[in-house]
Amino acid sequence: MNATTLKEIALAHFAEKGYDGTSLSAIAADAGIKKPSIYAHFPSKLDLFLAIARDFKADYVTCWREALESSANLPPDRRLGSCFQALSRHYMQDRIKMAFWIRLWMFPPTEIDAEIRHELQSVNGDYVKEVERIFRQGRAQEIFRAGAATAFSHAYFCLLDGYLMRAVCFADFNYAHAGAQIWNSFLEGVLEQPKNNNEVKR
Amino acid sequence: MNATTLKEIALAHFAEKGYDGTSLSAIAADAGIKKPSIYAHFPSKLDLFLAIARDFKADYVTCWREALESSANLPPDRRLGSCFQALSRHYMQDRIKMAFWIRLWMFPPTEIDAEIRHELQSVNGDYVKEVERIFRQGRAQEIFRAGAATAFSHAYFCLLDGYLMRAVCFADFNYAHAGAQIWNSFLEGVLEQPKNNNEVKR
DNA sequence: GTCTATAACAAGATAGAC
DNA sequence: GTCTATCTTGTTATAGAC
Repeated sequence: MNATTLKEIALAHFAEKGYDGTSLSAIAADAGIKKPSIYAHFPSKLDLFLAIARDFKADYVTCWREALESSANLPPDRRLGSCFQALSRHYMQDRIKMAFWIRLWMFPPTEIDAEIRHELQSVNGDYVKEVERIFRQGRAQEIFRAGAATAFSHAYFCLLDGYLMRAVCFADFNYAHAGAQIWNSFLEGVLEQPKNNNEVKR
Repeated sequence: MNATTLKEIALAHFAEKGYDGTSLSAIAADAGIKKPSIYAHFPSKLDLFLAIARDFKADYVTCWREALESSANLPPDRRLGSCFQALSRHYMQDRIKMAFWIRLWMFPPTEIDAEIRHELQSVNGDYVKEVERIFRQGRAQEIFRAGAATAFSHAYFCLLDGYLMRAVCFADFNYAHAGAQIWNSFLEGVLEQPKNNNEVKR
């Protein structure tokens, strides 16, 4: 047994039952060792959780950076769609990953609530600003309509977070399959628009 | 002390610390009584939680019913906007209410996970269908553009849930203030559209 | 690193006096 | 309805043998 596989096992428990609902004995049992043996790898339960949380934060940053880099040459609208798809695929591929992330994001252990929340919000805030920048860029090219880029960016994250959140708790609808349509409803809107091929700009 | 005020006090604890993170002694201390006195009002901790959960489910149903009834005479697009606003205002007025609702929705106590999740999903599913019906109605009137009404409805709930979720954990952005713009970005989309006043349909 | 044993404590819940 | 006292169980964490 090593720290890495122990983190993987603990992750599943934290994701499904939450920090308070998870006991070290349950993790130990799952790992095939006894409870005190965990302390050979992590000084405390909270440290075990924090180690996983740090991995997740790094993973989130990596996912966004890769999504932004690999789409750097696309036009703004397609770039935002590409990032939306990259992020949602990344998290939706693994229910445990997704559940842990949302728990960490929304309801961190009360012992570390303030610190961890501040950290994650700061990281997310960076990407909100980045998306906002892309909206502004697209507006300059007249790809996006007039409107507050800040609000567009927040709407973008509302849709993304809501999409992932619902995907994780609704088994009865195939959100993965509907991803493109959901993204499109945001991009193009739901209102009927006058179609005039003479004046179509793109 | 009575059951109602006890539920109110317990609600605050469950909302902030979760079911497992909340102890009956903490609730009792807050209520100015001793722990065993709680058992004079509720047979168990889980029953106390369930009583609150039932209230919340009823509150959710009431909120949607009122939103749908009071907007029954509006055209489909404005009706959906009205419901979006009614629901988000209802939950955003009270952070505790919002936090408890999301916790109940996404991470119910493991002891009752299956049952309560099924119940809530069933109720929400009814409104997903109702919104879908409104989308279809609006499509028939050519207010909405062609597209799967089912996907539109799910996108609607993704945006609504994501909006509420982010509003509850992001203090640094005034989501309440940006509600109309966020709704509008979904309704009209973010893409620039050709504007031809000769062919505008509405 | 892993174990047994145990400390130290907090949890939910119950009995019975008032 | 509220209390004191207690029961039972489960928790994190530590000490020390191997």
